[in-house]
Amino acid sequence: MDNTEQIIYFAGQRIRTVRRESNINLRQLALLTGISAPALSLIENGKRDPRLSTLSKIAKALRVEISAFTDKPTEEPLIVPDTVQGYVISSF
Amino acid sequence: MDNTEQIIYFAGQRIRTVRRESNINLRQLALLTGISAPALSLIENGKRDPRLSTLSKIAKALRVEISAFTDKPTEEPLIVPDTVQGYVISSF
DNA sequence: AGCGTTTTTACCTTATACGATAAAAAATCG
DNA sequence: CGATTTTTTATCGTATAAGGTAAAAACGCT
Repeated sequence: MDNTEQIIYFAGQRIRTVRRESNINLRQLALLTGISAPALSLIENGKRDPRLSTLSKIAKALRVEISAFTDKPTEEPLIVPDTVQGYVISSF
Repeated sequence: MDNTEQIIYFAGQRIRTVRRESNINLRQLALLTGISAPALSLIENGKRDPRLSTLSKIAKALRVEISAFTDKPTEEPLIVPDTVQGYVISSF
């Protein structure tokens, strides 16, 4: 599995996850996006390399950013700013 | 200009900006990505609707996340959490 | 202005995304 | 299990992304 396939597969998984969290099925997402249910199925299963416009329609329908499908969540260790509203945290 | 065209146009602008910041030309980016310079030109000018795999190759070559091309920088007014490290800000 | 570089455009070919439809398979639920 | 719903797969037609090449246009630079 090369890098490109990984990206496509990952995006498909993310789309499926977000769609299920929204409690809608493929037929309903098809209606919302104008993308056919068979096409959505292929995309969710990583068997199709969607166009940017296609990702955009799906993201809009599911009310998320495209990055929700593309970027690996960088589990950053909760960076805390050293100042908040002008107060210096470390002084407390 | 419909929504889809806007997304594609915006992504193209972002790609061009990032590429120029990297001080490389289209021919060089073509070599790095395996995407032809004419194709890259069309994408940067918002005249082509690139596939996810294409965006991925460009992002990798330019060493940025795909979201650098897709997400509008949401200039949020610096949201401040009401608690930081267990301290309740409003109590200061 | 003229020269070299970079980008854009055009044309052609191939690959593939996408829609529609239908059928098969899988999942869900009584 | 049987019935219904949901998802997957297959097939076909159309649209378009992408490569290659070459020529034109735009840009830089001295």
